[in-house]
Amino acid sequence: MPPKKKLTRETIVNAALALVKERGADYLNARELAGRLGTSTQPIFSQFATMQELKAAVLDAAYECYLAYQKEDIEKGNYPPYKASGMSYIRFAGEEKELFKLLFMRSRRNETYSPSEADDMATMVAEMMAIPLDKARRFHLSMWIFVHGVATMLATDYITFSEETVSSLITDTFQGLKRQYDTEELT
Amino acid sequence: MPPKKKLTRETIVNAALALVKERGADYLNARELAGRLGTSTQPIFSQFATMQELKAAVLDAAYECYLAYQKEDIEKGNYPPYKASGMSYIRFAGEEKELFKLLFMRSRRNETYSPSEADDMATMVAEMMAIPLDKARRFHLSMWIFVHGVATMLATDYITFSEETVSSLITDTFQGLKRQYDTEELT
DNA sequence: TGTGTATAATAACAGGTGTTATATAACAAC
DNA sequence: GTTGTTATATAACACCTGTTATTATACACA
Repeated sequence: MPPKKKLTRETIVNAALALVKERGADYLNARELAGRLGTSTQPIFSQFATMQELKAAVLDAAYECYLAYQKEDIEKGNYPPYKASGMSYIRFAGEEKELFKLLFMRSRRNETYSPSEADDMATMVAEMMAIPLDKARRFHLSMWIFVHGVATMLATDYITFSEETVSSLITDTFQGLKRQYDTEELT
Repeated sequence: MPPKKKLTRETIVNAALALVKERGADYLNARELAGRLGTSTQPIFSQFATMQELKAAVLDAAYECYLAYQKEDIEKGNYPPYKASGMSYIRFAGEEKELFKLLFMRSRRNETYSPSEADDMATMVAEMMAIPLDKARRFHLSMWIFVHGVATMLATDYITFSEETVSSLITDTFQGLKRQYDTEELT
């Protein structure tokens, strides 16, 4: 009875994600997206009640993209798992600047922060370095801050690093903090 | 002959800066600003040819605000100068989140980066720690990244730190990196 | 006390948004 | 084929921008 649907939710979200990747989240709007899809804006609003709903779906898709980076880099095994996680975060920031800004440089006021993930990492660190969990937490927090610092600089073109530079910066910081927390009693 | 000007450039920029502080740069527009000034939008456009010109003036004012933070914290002498500079950057990020985002979390593509300031700091570090300038550069880069990481997290409400926590995080990282670069030959 | 002029207030224009009303057309069932 | 349903295209609405014409007005000077 009806003509077949031109667009699925997935098609729309994919096009929206591509748009955000190329031009940034600020440029995502109904007409721009419709033009890219070669349709009017109607199909978009038949799949999503509001643009806000679509943007939420795009945010999820962006996060999936980030998880794919994590998966790939950890499986690749170029670095030990803990370092690979940080290197992957940084690679994502450099290669998908707009998605990184959307996911990790947004204001998070009134957003619930779940420390469980960071705590898993801290546990991993405690075992890896054979140090107590409270030290591991502080160590991981510092490393996380450092990695986030590099990533945000890359995402905003504040500065450019080669992968080798990043790798050695992280290694130096890792080793330095390790020394610091290993000998903490002495200071 | 004419009625006296209601608004000077300074008055307008101050109101615009206050608006940006409270609501963020995205909310700065002619009508909102005029409402805050208790006038129509005309006086704004008699002082500034375009909103873009006004926004440039607001950016300068925001930077002045940042410099005032630096000046105050360095003169206060609560920390040694090098650390004070980083602590001040972080305090600014926490207390003036919107201005920090505007100044230091913007995309900088095609903006000339002047490494002179960072190099001055590296020289300071080289003298302070009595290490060669190339090591001092790497050390300072790492510290800068770390400080920037903390600051961006605070500005986006990614996480909250007390000043004491920040201070000890920075000290630990400073000491750790110091150890690292002092004994670099051995690794 | 008038008067001219710079200034501001009002209102309008030209885009650009999200969203929706209306009209058109495709397609499956008869 | 005809028909009914429904997705799409078209066009419009309402709102928000920057910006500008037009009108009104305050005030130093004559």
